[in-house]
Amino acid sequence: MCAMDKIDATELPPNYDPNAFEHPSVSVDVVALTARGKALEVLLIQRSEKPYAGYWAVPGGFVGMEEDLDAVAARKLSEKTGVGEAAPYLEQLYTFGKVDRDPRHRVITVAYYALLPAPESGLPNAPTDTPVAGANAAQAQWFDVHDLPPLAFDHAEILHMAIARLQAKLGYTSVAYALLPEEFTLTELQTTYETILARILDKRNFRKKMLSLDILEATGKERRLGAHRPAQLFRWTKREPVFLP
Amino acid sequence: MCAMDKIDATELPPNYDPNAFEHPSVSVDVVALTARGKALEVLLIQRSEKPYAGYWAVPGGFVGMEEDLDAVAARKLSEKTGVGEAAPYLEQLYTFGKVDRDPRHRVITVAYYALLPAPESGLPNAPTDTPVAGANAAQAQWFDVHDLPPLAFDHAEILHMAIARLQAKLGYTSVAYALLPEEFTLTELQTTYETILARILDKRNFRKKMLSLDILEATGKERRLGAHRPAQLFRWTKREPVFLP
DNA sequence: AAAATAGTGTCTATAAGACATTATGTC
DNA sequence: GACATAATGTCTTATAGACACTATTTT
Repeated sequence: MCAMDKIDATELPPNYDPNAFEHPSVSVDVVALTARGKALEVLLIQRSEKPYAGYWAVPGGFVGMEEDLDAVAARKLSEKTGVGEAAPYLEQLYTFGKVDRDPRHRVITVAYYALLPAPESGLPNAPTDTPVAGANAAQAQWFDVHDLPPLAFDHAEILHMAIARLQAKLGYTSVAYALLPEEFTLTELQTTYETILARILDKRNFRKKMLSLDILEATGKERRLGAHRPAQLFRWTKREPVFLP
Repeated sequence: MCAMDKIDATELPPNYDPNAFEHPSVSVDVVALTARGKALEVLLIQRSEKPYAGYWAVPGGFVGMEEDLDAVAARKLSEKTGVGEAAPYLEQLYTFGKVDRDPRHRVITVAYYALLPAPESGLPNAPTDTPVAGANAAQAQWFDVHDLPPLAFDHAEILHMAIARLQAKLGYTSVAYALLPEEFTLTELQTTYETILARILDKRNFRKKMLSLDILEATGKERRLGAHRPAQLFRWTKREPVFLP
C-alpha cells in the first residue's frame, strides 16, 4: 500500500501533484446487447494476446485525460458495432475494481451496457451484422448469452450483471424500445420480452398490459408474412425509456 | 486527447506499460446517511483548502494500487464515522467521471452510499455523534439533507442520487434494517420510512404490510415512554437486505 | 379523568394471472 | 378448405389504499 492510500480527496492541498504517485488505470467496458429472434446476443471480441489469449471479452478502452466516461463508452460502442449518430440506449452499469481483476496491473473498469436493435432491423442505429474487429485483427462476433465462449477477466460477472439489470428494467420501464425496429408487431414485442426474461408469457395478458400503458400506438399498417392473418404494426409513442406505473 | 484514448483494453500488448501515459486519478466518495428522528442526515466534511474552500463535501479518498474499491469505501466510512467492525450497509452508487468535475485535475470518483443506525442507537456499528475531522482540521458534521450547506464539486448530484436510490430501495427491499437500532417500535419504523420518503404513510396500512412480510418479529419486550400505552419492540428476522415480493 | 400514543378491521378499487376460442389471411 | 398466426374477454385472487375508533398506560 503506497502513501496515496491515506490521502483524503476532500483534503487535497491546492498544490498537490496528481502524478506524484502511481494511479490505477481506468477503462470503460461496454456490454452491447441485442435481441435477435429468440436469442439475446452480446458482442464479444476475441483476444489475440496474453493474458487470456483466445478468450473473448467485452469491448472496452482506456479512459484518457480529456474524455468523459459516457463519451468513451459511446465511442467504443460505435467503433465496434458501426452504430452511427442515432444514439442507442447506453447506461452505466457498475464499476469493477478488485485489485487483481487484471493480472497485468491495476485496472478499474467502469462497465456500461447498451441496447441495440437487431442488425437486420434497418434502423439507423442498428449495428452492422459483421462487427468491426480491433486493430490487431482480433475477431468480433455476436454470441447468444446462453451459449458463450470462455470469457476473459471478470467479464462473465459484468455480463451477468448487465443481463440482470436489463431483466429488472424491463419490469418497470419501456427500455425495450431500444431493442426493436421502428415498427413491430405485438408478437415480436412479446418474443423480445420472453427472450430477455427467459420465460414464456401469456399472450392475452401481455397484450392487455402493453396496450394499457400508453406507450404503444398502432401505425395503421400491417405485416403480411406467410399463409395466415396479417399482424398490426405498432410503434412506441416515445423513443426513450419511460417509467411505468 | 492523448494517444491513450485510442488504446483498446482488450487488445493491450502484454508488455504494455501502464505508466507510459497520464492517467486520471480515481477516488471513492461515501455518502453516509442516517435517519435521526424526523430528519435524514448526511455526513459532510468542511473543506479548508481551495478549490471550494469552506464548502462541504462528502468524505472520500484516493484509491491506491493495492486496495479494492469496496475496501476504500469501508475504510473511509470507518475513519470518518468511527463505526467499527460490525459492517454497515454499504453499496456502490455510481461513478462520476466528467472531465471537469474537479477543477484541479482529472478525478473519476466511484460513489458509495452507506446506511448507519442513529448515533444514539447504541448499536456497535452506529457512528459516533461527533464525527472525526480530517488530518488538516476540517470540520465533520451531520446535516439534514433538506437543510444543506453549499456543497463542493458535484457532491450535490451525488447526494441526490444516493437519496433517490435509498427511496427506491425502501420500496422493494428491507434495507431500512440498517438505519434502525436492534430493537424498535413500529412507530419508529414508520417514522424512518416517512423521513426517507418525505411523505406521511397510513398507520394501519403500514403495519399490516410490514407484519405480512415476515421480516419482523416481536421481541416480547415493550417500550414505556411517557403517559401512554407502551409499544411493543420488534427486531428484524434478518439483519441483511431482503428482496420483498 | 385527562393526556398521549399504541393498536386494530373493513371495504373498495385495481392489478395480475389463469385460461380457450374465433378471426383472417395465404396457399 | 387446410393451415398458420392474429386477436380477443372473463373470472378469480391478491394487493393497495381510504378511512376512525378503541386500548392502555402515566400523571
